Amino acid sequence: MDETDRRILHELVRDARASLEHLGRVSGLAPSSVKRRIARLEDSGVIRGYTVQLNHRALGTGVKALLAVYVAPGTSRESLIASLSKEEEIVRAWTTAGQSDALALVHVRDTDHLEEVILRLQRMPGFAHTRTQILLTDLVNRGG
Amino acid sequence: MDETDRRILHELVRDARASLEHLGRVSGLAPSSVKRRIARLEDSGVIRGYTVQLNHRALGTGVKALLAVYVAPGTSRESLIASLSKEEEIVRAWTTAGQSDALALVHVRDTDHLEEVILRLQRMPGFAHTRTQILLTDLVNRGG
DNA sequence: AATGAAAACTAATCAGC
DNA sequence: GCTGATTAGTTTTCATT
Repeated sequence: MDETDRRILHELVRDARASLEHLGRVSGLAPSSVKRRIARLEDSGVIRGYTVQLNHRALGTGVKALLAVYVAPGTSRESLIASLSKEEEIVRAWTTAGQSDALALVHVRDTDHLEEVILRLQRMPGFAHTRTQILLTDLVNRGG
Repeated sequence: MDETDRRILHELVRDARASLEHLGRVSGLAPSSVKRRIARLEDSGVIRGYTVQLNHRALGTGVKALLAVYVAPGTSRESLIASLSKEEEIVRAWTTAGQSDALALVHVRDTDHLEEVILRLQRMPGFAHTRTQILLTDLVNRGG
């Protein structure tokens, strides 16, 4: 991991479909050298994958919320993962240290849809309660 | 936006570098037809871009936290955006309706680095205080 | 709106530096 | 570890359906 790798990664964050030639111009390498570095970054796990950034509003799921999840004592991480992964509205989730046990970022169509997701979670075994925070404007979005 | 578009998008979420030929096999179209649909999805704003998914632990910024930000009355969204965008540790931020005024997802090296970011935020004009929640395990990650 | 064929471009491989 | 040449594969365009 040197400055050249970082330049390649920075450019791939901006555009994951950039050609090796373009990445070569940006990083000062020949395309074949860029390819080898990318292969190394993929093999070492620094690059986890390539994805498309969607406009959820245009897709009809423009309402975002962060659900703080409180679980019953003794609930395993495995059952948490299993429960949360099942909900396709949950696009991101973490266990946490702090005010709640887990956080789940959800994308829904509207508040009715949000309520439906919350009720589904609350019915799951091991879930004590949830606290909802609606996300309004996107201020910063750097992949994260 | 029909079922074919959704299949193409689903595949691009999984792998933004999938070839038109592969996307054609998945969606049942010829590569040139896939190309046209993708162009339409890009032009209409459904596809915002293509990015690489990084392993932040491998990059040395393996500590994640969610900062609940409370601002002083009268602080504009513009100054919030300006302040938060400046911090490269902030990878995602939203204004919110609920317990806090904004949420910021940060990626830092360690807890010292986290404290540094928090102190930097608290020194900014218009920031009242922050509440920190450390994110432990990634349970779900579907782009979001 | 989709197709297949042609042309242009890009990726992948590898011998040599 | 990088490069340039070669080959294989992919994207792009467009006339046709």
